[in-house]
Amino acid sequence: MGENKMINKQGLTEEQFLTTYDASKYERPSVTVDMLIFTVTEEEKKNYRKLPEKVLKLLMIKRGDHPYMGQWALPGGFVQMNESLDEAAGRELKEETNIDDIYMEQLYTWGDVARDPRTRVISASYMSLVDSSTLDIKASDDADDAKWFTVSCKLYQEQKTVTEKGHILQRLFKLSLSNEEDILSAIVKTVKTVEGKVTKIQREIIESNGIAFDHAKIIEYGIDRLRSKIEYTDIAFNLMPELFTLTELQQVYEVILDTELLKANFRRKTADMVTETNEYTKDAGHRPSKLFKFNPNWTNISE
Amino acid sequence: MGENKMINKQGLTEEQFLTTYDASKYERPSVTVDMLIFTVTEEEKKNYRKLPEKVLKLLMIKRGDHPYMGQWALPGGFVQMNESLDEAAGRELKEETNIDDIYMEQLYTWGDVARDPRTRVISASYMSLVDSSTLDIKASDDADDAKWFTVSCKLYQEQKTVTEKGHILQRLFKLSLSNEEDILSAIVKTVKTVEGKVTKIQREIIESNGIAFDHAKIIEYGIDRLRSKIEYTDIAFNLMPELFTLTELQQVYEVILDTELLKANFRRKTADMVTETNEYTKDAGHRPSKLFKFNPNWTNISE
DNA sequence: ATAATAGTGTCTTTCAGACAGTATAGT
DNA sequence: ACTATACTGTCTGAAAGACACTATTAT
Repeated sequence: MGENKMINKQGLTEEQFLTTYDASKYERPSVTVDMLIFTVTEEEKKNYRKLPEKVLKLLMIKRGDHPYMGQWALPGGFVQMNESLDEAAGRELKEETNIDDIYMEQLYTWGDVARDPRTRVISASYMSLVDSSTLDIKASDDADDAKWFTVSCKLYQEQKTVTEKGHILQRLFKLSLSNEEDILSAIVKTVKTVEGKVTKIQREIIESNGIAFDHAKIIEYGIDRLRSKIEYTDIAFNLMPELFTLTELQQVYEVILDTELLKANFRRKTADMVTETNEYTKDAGHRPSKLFKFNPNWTNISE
Repeated sequence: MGENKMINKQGLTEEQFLTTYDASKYERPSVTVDMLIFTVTEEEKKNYRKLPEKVLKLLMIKRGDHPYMGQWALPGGFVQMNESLDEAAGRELKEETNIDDIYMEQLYTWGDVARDPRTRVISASYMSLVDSSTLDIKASDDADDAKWFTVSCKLYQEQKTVTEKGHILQRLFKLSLSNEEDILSAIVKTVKTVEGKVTKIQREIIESNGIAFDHAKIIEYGIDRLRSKIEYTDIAFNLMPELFTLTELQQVYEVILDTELLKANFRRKTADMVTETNEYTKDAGHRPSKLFKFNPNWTNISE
């Protein structure tokens, strides 16, 4: 910042101002980070020939105390005074999964007044993508009740209303989280209002079963971001092991986008992002396939 | 949230827990919002035939107190305990421009530990786009020193280094803000590190002349977002008056993207977003042009 | 042999980019 | 008549989508 010798209205230099500054004058909110930690795993093979299906998983933590005791929440916690937001997110990630140095992206900061019944809490959400093969199994039997849930988020109702000056687009998403023991669900409504030139998007939780706080909204937002970013970036590779087949890569795209893709077209589109190796899969009940790795010299055309 | 009759380890029900909860146990950061308020205005006509040039403007405020006294900062302020982040951003926008109901989008939340010398401050940045023809002129002669600056942000150095496991892409952007009285500038470095599968992007201020705090970084980020979103959304129309010619619309795209576009192609791409009217411009030194308005029934293919 | 997947070739349609051309008010 | 802009038509090549075809292993 450099030295500033100016004198303000109270006759103070910058140095004097800063030493007398009383930060406790105003009431302040608490700030937390909430982590969306995604991974993709394989279900059991159904028969010796078929490939295992892939599923998208999200890490959730069972709340052991009020509020929302017994419900499931996103991993996260308070931001300490001596750590940046990114550092807080990285710390939470490390605590839950024991992994450093993984893909992490800030999503959105949630600041409604009453989103936490304890006190005013503003929460910065982050999304992280983890390769399930590097995951420490301990993570899921930790002291706290952290568990992976299979996630799905499906649009099940869409309504367009034309108004005098524009239109209203309302969508209902059904969010489902499940594992062997628990089934959680929520309905999140997104409303896009176009009036004249001004467009607004709002998100609202209609129903939340077993998901704490406003976390259903955060999860829906995160899945939306994941779906759009997978189309034009290389983030999907954060979910892949070192070596993978193109079919595995395609399955990851399919499970995230929740659609089927055509093989030939998929391979054309991803061709520049991967490098082939000389290795092949073995002992599949069918033709072996070539293993690929990420091409770290790939650069997005748009950059 | 509903009633929760569970009892926690301290033997408290949810209701008891909440009434005894002491939010002041932990030290908390201050939270602010910072507003990037953009508009596009016209320069003087150079001759009776030529169309006026368009320029991108950003609203800045001269700091009247420490820290960074005398430098220019983004409009913004502390988030009150009884208002949401969006409400705080809307309030600041209204205070500075006297406009409600305008396009506003949350950008990113900045949380470095030492970004404010007074105390720990976490800041949520928002971007707003304003049609300059509706702007209250009073806004710029307000009690506080709010002024519109012409903004430009140009990439002037790019460096790619190949490493063992990937590459590093470093870019230097020259940010320039100017009006009749002041010239501000900054150099912002963005570094994209690709190592194996993991990609990280960092932003750093190399030099900042007259721009307070880390606001140069926020401005660069906002312009980047504006440039990418103008390509696939309708946000540009927030910068337009009710009626406009297609050339004016094109000029807005050109000044934001900092490139020249081909007329025929531009018209093809924007055709579905606009509706023609029966009105025409008058008294131009050349062929009059048809006036268009935004088509509020346009929906993005990707939604 | 067969089931299931691996992998390739190519047709069509769509769209972005480039460029050349015609049209028209105001001085 | 001339200038600057308004507006349109069309060629090209790249990419997205759809589909059909061949290849190869473990059982």
